[in-house]
Amino acid sequence: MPPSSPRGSSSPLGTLPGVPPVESSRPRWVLYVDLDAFYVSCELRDRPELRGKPVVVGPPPSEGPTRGVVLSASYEARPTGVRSAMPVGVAARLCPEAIWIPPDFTKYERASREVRSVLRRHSPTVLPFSIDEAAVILHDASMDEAQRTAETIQRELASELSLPASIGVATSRVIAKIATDRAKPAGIRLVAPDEAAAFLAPLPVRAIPGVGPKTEGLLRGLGIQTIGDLAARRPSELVRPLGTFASELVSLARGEPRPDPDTSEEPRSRSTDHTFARDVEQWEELERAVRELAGELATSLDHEGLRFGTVGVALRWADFTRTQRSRSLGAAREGTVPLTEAAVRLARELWETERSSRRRPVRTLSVRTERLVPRTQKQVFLDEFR
DNA sequence: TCTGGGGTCCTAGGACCC
DNA sequence: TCTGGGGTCCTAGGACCC
Repeated sequence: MPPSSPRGSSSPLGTLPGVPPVESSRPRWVLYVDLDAFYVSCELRDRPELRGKPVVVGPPPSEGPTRGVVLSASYEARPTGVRSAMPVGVAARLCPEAIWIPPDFTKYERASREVRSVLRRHSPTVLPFSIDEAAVILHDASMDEAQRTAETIQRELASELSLPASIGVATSRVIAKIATDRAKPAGIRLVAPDEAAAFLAPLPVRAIPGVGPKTEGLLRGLGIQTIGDLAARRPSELVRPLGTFASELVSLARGEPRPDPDTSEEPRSRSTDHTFARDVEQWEELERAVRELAGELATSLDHEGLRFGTVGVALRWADFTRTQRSRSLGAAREGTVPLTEAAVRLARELWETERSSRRRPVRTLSVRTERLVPRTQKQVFLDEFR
């Protein structure tokens, strides 16, 4: 596919939900809170004797060969080059003295809830974006009030929860997020509205959320390296390579980001993956794994009270390429049986097509559900109209 | 050095309907 | 007899984020 539009149109530059337009000269402020080295910080609460040491959360390399990656590295480990998402073997070589801690997501989820409850003291509008990021919206506040609130939040998170955080403060979500990245670790960076363009100009385009390696490469090909370069262009010049993302980018670069889009409260999809310790060459082994994953996913959807309208299966092959197949079930279904039956059928189809083209064994299996609807929501069947 | 697991959003072509 | 344009749904693939 030609990379005509590597990133879509709305991405992170959009409107905040639940925020009424305010007829006030005092702007709405966004405090973008990002917890520093979050998983590591959670572990250090339980093991304070490790503070100041190179700590890495991830599957310990001492427990044998693993296909895992680093989930979080302490700031003491980072000078060696260790980063999130880096293969464990690489990290172990870069930082042999690292202290490895296996991840405990239950612990991190609990800490994340504690953080959100602190944030809610300061505004009724707290928007969680991930386990370690959330935006606090201050309606009708002065710049000084926004700055002071950020300082208070940072102090409370540190003293009550022992969790260091960086906070970016701006009148739009995307600028607040970019400011947060510049504030790390443990800093606060406020960007006044009339300062936004000057703050952004020297930064690389990659600092913009939604601009990854592909888009960065495209822009470099056009002679655009910094956000300031971007601001000097006409959106029409960029529409062909970037699609509708172009005008969003240029508005942001000029310090006038578009209003933030509504973010939906309901989950759009649920999935579960498994990377095999050794690539799978037998259908029977793959089928067992499909049944197991589908069963786990059905159980977790059941706990969430969700039904599914589409089932999908994806296979990652030994060469790291990926193929996927999905199918609509018509009406939403629930339970292990329909999910497992559909998933096994799709997996078999993928397996067969790839076998006939003599493809490689399977590295990773994913089972996913889409078009989710709450169980309480009544399903409307076509039959009811006849 | 060899790449996890969980998500979101967008594009594009084809089917199908009006 | 030959032709239109718009809309929605489905499916596959891709970029990106934490």
